[in-house]
Amino acid sequence: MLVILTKYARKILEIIAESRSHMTAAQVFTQLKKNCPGVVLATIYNNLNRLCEEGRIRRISVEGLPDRYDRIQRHDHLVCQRCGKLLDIDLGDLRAQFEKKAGISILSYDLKLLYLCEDCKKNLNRKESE
Amino acid sequence: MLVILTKYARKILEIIAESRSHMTAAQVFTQLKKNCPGVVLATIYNNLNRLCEEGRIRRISVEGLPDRYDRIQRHDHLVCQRCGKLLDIDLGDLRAQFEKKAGISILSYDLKLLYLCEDCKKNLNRKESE
DNA sequence: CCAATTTTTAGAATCATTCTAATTTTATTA
DNA sequence: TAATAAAATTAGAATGATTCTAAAAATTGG
Repeated sequence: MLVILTKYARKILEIIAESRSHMTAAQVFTQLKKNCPGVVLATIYNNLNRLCEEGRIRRISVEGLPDRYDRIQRHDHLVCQRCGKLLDIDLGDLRAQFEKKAGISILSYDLKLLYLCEDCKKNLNRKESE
Repeated sequence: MLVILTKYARKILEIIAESRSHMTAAQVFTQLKKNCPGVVLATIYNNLNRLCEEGRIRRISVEGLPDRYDRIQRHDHLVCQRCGKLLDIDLGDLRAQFEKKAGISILSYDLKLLYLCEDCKKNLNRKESE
C-alpha cells in the first residue's frame, strides 16, 4: 500500500515536490488540470488527504487561510503575521529538547515563527505615516 | 480604546479567562446565551476578532478543527495528533533561541507538540489487535 | 474473465466564518 | 438635553474550504 501510488496521487505528489511554494488544494487543482483537464477537485482532496495519512506530504494550517501542502522533510516555517506568507526555515531537530522540557514523549512538533515580511512592513509604515 | 470593553466583549473575555478549556466560538456562544439569551453568533465572532486584534486573547488553529481561543500569556500547546485535544504546556520563552538560530527578528512563535492522548492510544491499540 | 476493491467523478451538503444592511446603543458636542 | 456621529449588535444571506454520497470507471487478485 505504502509503495503504490495511483496515477493522480503520483502527479499530485510531483506537483508538491517540485513546487517550493506550499500550494493549496485549489492551486494543485489548477496546476494538474493543465495536463489532466478531466480531474475534479474532490480527487485532489482525496489524494491530498491520503498522501498526508501515508506521511508522504505534510499539511500546513494557518488560521483563516486554506491549508497548504509541503514536502515531508523536517523543517520549520516563517509565517508573516499580517499576510500569511510562508517561508521555509530550519532550526534543526529540536524534538529531544522539547521532550526533555515537556517531560513527555512526542510524535513531532510544529514550530511557526511569526514575523512581518518586507511588504507588510512597508505597508505598515505607509499606514502609520498617513 | 484599549481600556474600554463593551458589554459583550467583557463577558466573552471573562468566559475565556475563566474556562481552562480553549473554547470555540460556538461554545462561547452557548455559554454566553445562558445569561444573555438575545446574543447572536455574529456578535461572538465580532468580539473574538476584536479581542484578538487588541491582543487580549489568542486564537489557536489546528487543521480541520474550528478555531479555539485562549488567554494571552505565553505558553505552548500539546495537541493530540488524532483527536485534536489541546492541553497547555509551557516550555518557557524560547524566542531568543529561535531568533538566534533563525538569524531574523521575530514577533513571536507558535509551538505545538504533537502527541497521542491516552484515549487515542487506547483506541489505536484496540484497532491493532482486531 | 469475474468479482472485489479502490479511485474517480459529479454535485450536493456541511460548517465555520464573514459580510451586508438595518437597527440599536453609546459617545460626542452643540 | 437634543442632535449627531460613531460603534456595536442583530438577522440572515453569502462565502469558501472541505467533506460526503452515490454512481461510474479503473485496477487488482484469483
